Amino acid sequence: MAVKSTAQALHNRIAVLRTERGLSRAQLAEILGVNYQTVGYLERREYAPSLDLAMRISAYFELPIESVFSRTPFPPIRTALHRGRSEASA
Amino acid sequence: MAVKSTAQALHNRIAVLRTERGLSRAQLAEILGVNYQTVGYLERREYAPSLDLAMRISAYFELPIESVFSRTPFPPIRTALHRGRSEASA
DNA sequence: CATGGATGTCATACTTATACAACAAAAGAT
DNA sequence: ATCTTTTGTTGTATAAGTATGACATCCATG
Repeated sequence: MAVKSTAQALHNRIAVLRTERGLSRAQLAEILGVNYQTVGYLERREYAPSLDLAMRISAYFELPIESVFSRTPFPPIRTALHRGRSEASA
Repeated sequence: MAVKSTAQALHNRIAVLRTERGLSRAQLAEILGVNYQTVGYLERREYAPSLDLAMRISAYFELPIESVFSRTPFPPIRTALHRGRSEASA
């Protein structure tokens, strides 16, 4: 069957964190020891990772799991980079 | 097929945390919204929970995921309760 | 002892996570 | 414009997580 998700997948920051390191999905996949397609699935939120994989991912990025995965959408990085402004302008 | 785990399951502190709250598996299961057998499987480490379930569990116990689940065995609670002694005696 | 609650075990079924292959589309570099 | 890398898509296959039902065991307590 299709790999399409039925349940609402968890949100994650894998793509941003990976991009920040200048890694391709294939490179990150190799580091994590998973298939490169798996990273794609995770970033596209077609499914959530196993707890074990989630731990390897957050360990690699040196962040707590809750900073990489969340049941509720992540705020834009801007809010972490520049506090005191909520409205966007340019 | 059997539900027996092939891969080495993650360690967790669900049983202790649940016992501390004086909850039965059935009660915890209801709180978490899973089948009561599932809690048993997790405590017996017959398999690891999904990331989503792990998040619900750690949220309920008000602990970070890493404090409830670990790839390496947890030290005995004694070491958290009484620092300064590593060897057991009585 | 009998009853009940909590736990462990077994079997079956369904859903989800992961792997892998092949190909299309997008983006970058030359 | 071609070559290469990266990403998205589709399809198939296997493993792992979860639900359920049935039954056994252990322990407490009436």
